[in-house]
Amino acid sequence: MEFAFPMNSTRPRLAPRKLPIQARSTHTVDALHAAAVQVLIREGLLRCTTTRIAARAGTSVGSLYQYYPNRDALLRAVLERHIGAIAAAVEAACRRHQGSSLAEMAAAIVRAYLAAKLRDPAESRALYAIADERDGASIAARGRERIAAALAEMLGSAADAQFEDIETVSAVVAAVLTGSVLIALRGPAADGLIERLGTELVTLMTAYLRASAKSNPKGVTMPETRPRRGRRSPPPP
Amino acid sequence: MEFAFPMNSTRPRLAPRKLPIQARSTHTVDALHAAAVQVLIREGLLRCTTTRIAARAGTSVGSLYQYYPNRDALLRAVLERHIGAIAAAVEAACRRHQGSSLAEMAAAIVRAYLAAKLRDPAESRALYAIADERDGASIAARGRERIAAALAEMLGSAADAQFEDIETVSAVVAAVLTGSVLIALRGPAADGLIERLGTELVTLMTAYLRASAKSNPKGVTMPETRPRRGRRSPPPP
Amino acid sequence: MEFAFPMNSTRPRLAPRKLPIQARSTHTVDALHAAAVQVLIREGLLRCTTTRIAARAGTSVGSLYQYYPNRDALLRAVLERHIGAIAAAVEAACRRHQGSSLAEMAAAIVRAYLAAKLRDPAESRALYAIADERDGASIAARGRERIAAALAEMLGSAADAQFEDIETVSAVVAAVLTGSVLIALRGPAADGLIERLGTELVTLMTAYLRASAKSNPKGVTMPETRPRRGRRSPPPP
Amino acid sequence: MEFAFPMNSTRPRLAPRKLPIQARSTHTVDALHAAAVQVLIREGLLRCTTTRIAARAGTSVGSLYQYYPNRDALLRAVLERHIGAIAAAVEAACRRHQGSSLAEMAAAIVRAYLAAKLRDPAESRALYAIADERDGASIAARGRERIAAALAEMLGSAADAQFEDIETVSAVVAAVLTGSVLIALRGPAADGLIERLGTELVTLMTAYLRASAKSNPKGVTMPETRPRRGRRSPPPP
DNA sequence: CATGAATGAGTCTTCATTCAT
DNA sequence: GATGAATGAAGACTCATTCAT
Repeated sequence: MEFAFPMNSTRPRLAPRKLPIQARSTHTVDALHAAAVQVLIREGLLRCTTTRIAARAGTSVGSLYQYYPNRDALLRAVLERHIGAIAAAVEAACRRHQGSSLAEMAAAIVRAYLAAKLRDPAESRALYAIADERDGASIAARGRERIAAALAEMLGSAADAQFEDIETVSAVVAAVLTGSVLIALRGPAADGLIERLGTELVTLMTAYLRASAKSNPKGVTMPETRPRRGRRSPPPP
Repeated sequence: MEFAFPMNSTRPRLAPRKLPIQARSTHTVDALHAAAVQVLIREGLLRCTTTRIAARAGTSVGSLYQYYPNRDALLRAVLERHIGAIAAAVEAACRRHQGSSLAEMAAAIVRAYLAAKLRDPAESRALYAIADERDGASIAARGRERIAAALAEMLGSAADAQFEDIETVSAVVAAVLTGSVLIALRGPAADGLIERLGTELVTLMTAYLRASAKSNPKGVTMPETRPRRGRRSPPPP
Repeated sequence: MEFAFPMNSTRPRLAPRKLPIQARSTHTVDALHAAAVQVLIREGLLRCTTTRIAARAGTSVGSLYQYYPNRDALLRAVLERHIGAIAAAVEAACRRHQGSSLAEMAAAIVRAYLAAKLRDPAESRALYAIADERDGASIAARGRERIAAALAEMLGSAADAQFEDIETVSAVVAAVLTGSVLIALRGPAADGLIERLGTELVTLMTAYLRASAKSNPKGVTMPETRPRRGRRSPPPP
Repeated sequence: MEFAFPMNSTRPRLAPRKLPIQARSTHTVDALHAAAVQVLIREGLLRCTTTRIAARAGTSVGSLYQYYPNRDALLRAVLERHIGAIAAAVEAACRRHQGSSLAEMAAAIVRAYLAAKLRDPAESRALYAIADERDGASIAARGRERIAAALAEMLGSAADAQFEDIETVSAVVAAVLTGSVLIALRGPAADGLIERLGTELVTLMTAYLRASAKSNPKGVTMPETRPRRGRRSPPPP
């Protein structure tokens, strides 16, 4: 990969011929990611071998090693991409809800996180396995830190509350959200916890945030107890 | 069990012949459990091999297979014992708090669960790895079901609340408790989430239970909104 | 085993006390033999382990090693007993048919061998597996030699024939009988070769013996050319 | 196969890319076959382990498993190749002797089978061991069926005989030929049965075929009763 | 004498990684 | 750059045999 364009500098703009290679690279990488996830789902972490991944991706082991120094690097990359996407989704939601009420915020992050995590439940479920490997935990932790940071900033802007220890509250919200969904996704699908979790977590988060809030800083009446699904309601004229 | 025949020496060659054998057996089994946990802690699930476990236990692979049909059976047994102990601790706490207030109940189960889980944090942390293996998840799920069932019974007896859907509330409490502690234990010890989690989870659970309660059944004024940071505040005069 | 009664001569008839031991010994040995055969049938040679044999025999490995120095010795003993029984049956038949006609002899030995071998077809089939082990072949060979020797003596007494090379003929008859039955027993039961083999081998052996006989020594007319399918027809008046 | 592209050098980078791979493959597979046979001969079935086979073949266990899913598959392949060759030899002989006399046919198949089986006596001897393993018997049976089928067709074309139950006769001939040679090869080389078996089996088969033939269909006088010891005797004047 | 737990060498098999083509 | 055959260390598991009880 490092020498893919040895002549690059000498022929600045003449060779779109080289682009396909670039494209192929990203294509291969994407294929490897997707393949890794599929193999992980179908075969489990132990049988998620380089050969199988390469085969499912339609390449060879050799090519896999062209892009990743070893198996764990690939798996780590897959996990990072997944967790990055989740974190980004939550960050976006947090940004969109700056200045909202606690209830709206609670609803927003629960919805955002669940939506991201349940886009492909099988994938999410399978990736938990990687998170147990040495470095997986730290990747997951990094993701949670991003979420907590975004939460902290959002909560700081709450229209109807102020917090003494916003860091702790954010970290707890992140841990509870993250952890309970993990439990629900990993557990036997039969108990249907995941479905009920959406509503319950909104209640739970709202209640927790309110309980943790210093006070109602602006004397605003709390609008609603059960924040509903739907975009933010427009500010009253 | 060892003293089933205290008069052993006077009756030289009778039934007790089998006892020393069982004593040896129990010893070996215990050693294997302990060794499995230690290897799991020190080396991780992947390097937690039969050879290493046997070596750390001071026996041979052969002996391991005398007591367990395969590696996974041993690990499962270790996990089962651990989770069984946790579940038992929570069940006991739930029994002790029949008829208490929601706030007391919340505090009780959080304390009980954390105490059990933090008795040996390294062990708890390490055992999460097993829960990812195929059958580990179901063992964990079974433990959570025991917890949820105990919670349901306790909550049904609450002095100051009634619930519409006690099953869901219990399941959610179990998932949140279980999941958030998992996250905290697994994450980098540096962030010290575990310490703060005790207090926060009490706030959170109290708030959630109140928010989920149908109504104040006996017209009792809810005593306090924020029982956090420090023990419960004295009852209002 | 050889010294079970070292004091035998000195205490001629006083100690039936020792008999139970003897009895138990033979009983255990018999049980081990039977168990070995059963395990061999049910599990195959590879899974025919000392532990399994002892278990099926209702004893312990330790006891097994009281009677046999190692696994192979037991297996060899089992094979020897089986082959000895077969050889004895054939020897008896040969003795019974001294002076008979070739046709009668042929029928007799085929019948005797098949009867012995098919008394317990599963056992016979299973024991072929042992015969492949180093020493098994020589045990089988010894059995065949006994058969060949008995045949030679019987053939030498034939009423209606004389042989130039009786050793060769006997050895060939033994090999053909032994070998074809082996093939039939080992092959897929579906083809039903075993059933037809009885009749055919009589024809075949009769024909071979006649073809190998030097001449009709006493001017006796050969009674029948095809003694097959059905019992021998009575001699024409 | 190696020379499928003799002009290889002129067309540098095309389809043949896969050929050298196959060449290597074939080489490895052949080496494994040969090694398996040698180890089987030298060490016996029990000590014929994957490691030893790979070592003798000059490769690694890994390579063995690249071509065979497990040890038994390799051994089965070896046995199949051997038995296939034998069967083919007999089939060819049968085809060559369509329309011959029974005596010629008998001589032909005995000669063909023995020649094939004795090309490498040690190999033949060793391979009998595989035939005892579960699937080995069915492979051997399949070989015998091919032989029996070829025999049936040949016998149907006999110039001097007709058969009532040609299937049975063929099956018996196959079993007797196969079985007696097995016995002779497996037995102690000392008794020299194999050498004499050639002549004897011709006598035996001829006698059996004649005895089994319905009648002399064309009124031809049976030329000779004893073609044994030495080549055929001169026709009677 | 009987028992059966302990032993550990030895089997099969898998898989990350390399490297010749 | 791509390929996939080769490698061999390492893992799970079995079993004959011993020996303390």
